[in-house]
Amino acid sequence: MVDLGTNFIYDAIDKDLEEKVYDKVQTRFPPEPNGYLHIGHAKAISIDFAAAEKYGGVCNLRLDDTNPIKEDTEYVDAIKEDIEWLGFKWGNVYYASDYFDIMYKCALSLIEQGKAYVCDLSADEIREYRGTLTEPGKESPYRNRSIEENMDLFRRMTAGEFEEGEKVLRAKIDMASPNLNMRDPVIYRILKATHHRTGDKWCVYPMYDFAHPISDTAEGVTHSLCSLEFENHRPLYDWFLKEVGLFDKPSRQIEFARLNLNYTLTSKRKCLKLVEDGIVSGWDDPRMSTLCGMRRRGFPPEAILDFISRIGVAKANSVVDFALLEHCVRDYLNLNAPRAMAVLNPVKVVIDNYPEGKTEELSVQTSPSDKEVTAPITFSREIYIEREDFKEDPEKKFFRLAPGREVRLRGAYFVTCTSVEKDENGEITVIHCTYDPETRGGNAPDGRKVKGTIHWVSCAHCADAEIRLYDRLFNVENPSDEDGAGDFIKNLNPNSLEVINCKIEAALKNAKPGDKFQFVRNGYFCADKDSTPEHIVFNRTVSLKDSYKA
RNA sequence: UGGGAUGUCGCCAAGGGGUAAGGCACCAGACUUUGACUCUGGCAUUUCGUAGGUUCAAAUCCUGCCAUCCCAGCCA
Repeated sequence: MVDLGTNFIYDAIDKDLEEKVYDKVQTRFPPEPNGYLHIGHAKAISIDFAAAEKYGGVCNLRLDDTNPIKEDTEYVDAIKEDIEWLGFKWGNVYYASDYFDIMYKCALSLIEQGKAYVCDLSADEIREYRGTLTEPGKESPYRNRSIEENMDLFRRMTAGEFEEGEKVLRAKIDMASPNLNMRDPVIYRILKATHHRTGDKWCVYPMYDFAHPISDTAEGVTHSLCSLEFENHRPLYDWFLKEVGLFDKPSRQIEFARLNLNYTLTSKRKCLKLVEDGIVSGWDDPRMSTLCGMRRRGFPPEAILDFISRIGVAKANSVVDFALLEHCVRDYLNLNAPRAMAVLNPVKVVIDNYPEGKTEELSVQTSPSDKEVTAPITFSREIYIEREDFKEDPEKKFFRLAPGREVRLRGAYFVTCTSVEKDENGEITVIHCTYDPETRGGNAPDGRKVKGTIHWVSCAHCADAEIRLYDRLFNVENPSDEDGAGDFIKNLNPNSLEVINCKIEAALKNAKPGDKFQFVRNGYFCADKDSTPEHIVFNRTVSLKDSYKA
């Protein structure tokens, strides 16, 4: 699956196992079903699943649905699809809402112990009473209600007797704690919303900080892995599990640094704006950092997992170079994508000494690894080559086609340029060549060599295709960095999508959405979901590296 | 004049007293029916944020300082 090498999380788990704190390892991936998964989630997913697998335990999928006004089942299906696409298999699918009864019991337990109280302060008042980073907070005037009164009020909250915002249940901890999370945090609020799973059964819903440790421990999670921003919440996480008094094997939270990628955005709010403003075609636009976007772009899940395994797991905030992800994509596709020929920017070549009307079937290597695997392709007198593969006035290091120069047409013949035709603007319209019939297949019996090999398609036998050339969505490494009044939209790369009409070899007409190829000398391409036999569409997943310098 | 965390090559990241792994990127060369891939070599020794200290020996231990990130939702 994914090998995350050695890391501080495994060190901690090893220690827990050695000290018999736990006798197994169980994890969970706990997304809130309120949006699509992105590349950052791929790291969290990998860490959660890999830890379970490494120690022979299970990792469950738990939808963290404690806020009914933000969540929807629509997202649950998308989340499942993306996790499965990555290749992970969860043990069970759970919902935080499965534990609402247990959580409620836990809340009652806290009240009974005098460790939770119903507070009538408004949201604004609670904020004022909380104090600041440097000043302690003030205790709520409702903090010392009797257990009986709290019990009664909380039951009445649950029964729907109060309106949203009127009352909350708070943990009684320490209003002077330097950790703001410990200043009597809200653990239940009134929300008169229909929950996508529990319907109208509840009108009070637990907050994340209360729900998470209880969900984890209730389902047997040993190591609750999450990102660094929850470090400050760990004391609260531990406090609940201890004070609720219902669990003898509390889960342990361990935090790691989340993934940041340069030139990409993962913020839900900002991505939503890209979608809503039509800047991208949707959540699965191939330029998006969502897993569905990357899938559509043609990034193989194996490449994403390879990437995750290479970036490591640590606690230092970092920004990984997008070039590493691209490397992993090329690395995988180089080994797995069949080769094909497509001419993105065609210019016509006429082979004057090739008989008019003649065609022949040539065999061209298509397998990335096995030279014996070939596919037929039709050759004829008129072909297309890339405009960039011809230079009328070439520099010495240019070893493609030029007047008087001989090159190999991949899998076909050696051709030599004899002349060019131009239009009134000086633009080359036709390149005239002669071919050497002795070089069929691409080798000269006299042993002479050519420096360049270029790709081609036959004019009469190729197909037209729409090709979408994608580039990074943003021009700056940190697109969300809003210096001053600017906003992230100004960082958009205006050329992140270029749509061109190309000539592709006939065999490519059969490509199904999702099929991946290397278009020789161009890059890796993936048939888009918009592609039909009548209108073929390919996405450029990533270009090939190019070290040619003029 | 709060608390929590983190600082090792351009970007990630190992290493936790014995004299700086690896990957990406980059540079040079070989090979090549893809200027790709592959291969070879280069790429932290007045160096591990910084200043001191302990030690025969410090990226690793101690002290101070600096920088960055997180926290004042009835979001997760």
